[in-house]
Amino acid sequence: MTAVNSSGFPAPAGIYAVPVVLAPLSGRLHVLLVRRVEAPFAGTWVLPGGFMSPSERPEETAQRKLTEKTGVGAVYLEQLETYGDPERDPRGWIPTVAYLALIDAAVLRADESSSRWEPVDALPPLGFDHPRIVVDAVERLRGKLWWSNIAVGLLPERFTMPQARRVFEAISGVTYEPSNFRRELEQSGLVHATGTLAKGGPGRPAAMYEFVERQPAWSLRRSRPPAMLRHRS
Amino acid sequence: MTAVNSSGFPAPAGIYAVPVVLAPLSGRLHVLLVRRVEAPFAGTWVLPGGFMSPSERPEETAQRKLTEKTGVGAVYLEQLETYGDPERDPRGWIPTVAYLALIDAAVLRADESSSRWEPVDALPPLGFDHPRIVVDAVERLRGKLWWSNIAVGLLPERFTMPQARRVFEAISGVTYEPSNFRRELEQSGLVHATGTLAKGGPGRPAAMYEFVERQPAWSLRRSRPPAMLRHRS
DNA sequence: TAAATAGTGTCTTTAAGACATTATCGC
DNA sequence: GCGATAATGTCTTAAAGACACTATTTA
Repeated sequence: MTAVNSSGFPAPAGIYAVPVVLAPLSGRLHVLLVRRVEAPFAGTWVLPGGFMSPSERPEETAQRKLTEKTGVGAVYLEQLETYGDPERDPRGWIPTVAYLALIDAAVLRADESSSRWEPVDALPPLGFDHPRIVVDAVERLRGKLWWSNIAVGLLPERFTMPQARRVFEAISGVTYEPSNFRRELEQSGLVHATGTLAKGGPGRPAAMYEFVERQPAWSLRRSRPPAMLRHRS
Repeated sequence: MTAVNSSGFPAPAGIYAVPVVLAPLSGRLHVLLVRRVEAPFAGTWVLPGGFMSPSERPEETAQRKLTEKTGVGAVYLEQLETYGDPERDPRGWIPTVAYLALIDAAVLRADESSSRWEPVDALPPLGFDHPRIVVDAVERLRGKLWWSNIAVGLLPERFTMPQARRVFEAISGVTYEPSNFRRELEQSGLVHATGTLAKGGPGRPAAMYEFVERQPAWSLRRSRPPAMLRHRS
């Protein structure tokens, strides 16, 4: 597949938008895959995606493709990187813009035969350069987890501390000490208690929290380069 | 300008690569601008850049454009983001991939009439959506300064602590306490002393340091999410 | 030997790690 | 009341902040 622009120069045959949809499922971080029907890589698992159109902003394309595949909109959508190596797509020169897309695990619709959630630490073989894209997405999520409110995409609007802890544990792959987890998340300034309690199960009811800001924001904690001078000229 | 691919679908008229070249000059962070000669925005300052070709990897295009404008290769080149809004370029559908490019201030060649260094906190009016791209680049640099070896791109191969401090100060816009600056940079694990001394000026000669790793790497310091459980099941 | 610059040591303050303890639910 | 779960308090340890001080050069 080739393209030429009106000035006679070679143009990309198209631009692909690829949402990397991550969600914690049963304690592990999973990614949404679809089975590819056409060549190349027919029959293998790949990330969902589709061609951008000139009338859409790139995030809109990513959002649309995501909704087509999952039935839900992403709570959090962030551009990851653009992959444009000449040989990455056998069909021709087709750069791909990857997006990190996070959705609350609670709103996922049931699996279908054409799409599947797979744990990111045990992926099946993927077509194109998609294994690398998944790795980049997971790295971005893990890297920002404690330094931003990126988890807003993975938790319901109101949540409890133990619930948040389990999500953080699924993403980072470690087990946190509950009281320290609580202290750190509170000190981050990203969440605040709503005053209500989660009732239902056994045990003391947990307090409900919510994110102060649902737009992308940075944590206040431990972002401390060396101190500035104070009492000197 | 329009393009159509061999399947009959609209294709981007091209993809632009735009290096955002940053360097500390006389204590302030500057960005390299060029004067645009053709419409649109003829006569106004813009970021350097050019069309990608199907035979190049995107970073190669950015690197090539950078070399054409400055005569030097970037020490550090990192993809920033892709800007693809339909209306961002009056010429047509031309997504732009921006790159953060850092070069050692010492290797810059002299200014020319067609290109100029401007301080990032007092920019002239820029064409296209380039003001936003500069803001994004500066934010990326500032954000990674203390958490990665990104400064490898802004310092000569061997440098002194005061030299590094002045560069860090130019980027972050704050003044560091020298002994704490030294302690933090050493504890980061990113640099190590070479054993040699910088001679010349007045005052005690400074020890020379170099980066342990010149490839992108993360700092060891203070990247501490809450502790894991240890003595429990 | 004075001015200038670089480097070391250390006391104080703040944040994180590691629990023990207390609180509140359903059964 | 008992098991289960959530929340609080606190002692210990480690890191950062704020300096005072020492060291080594050139003029």
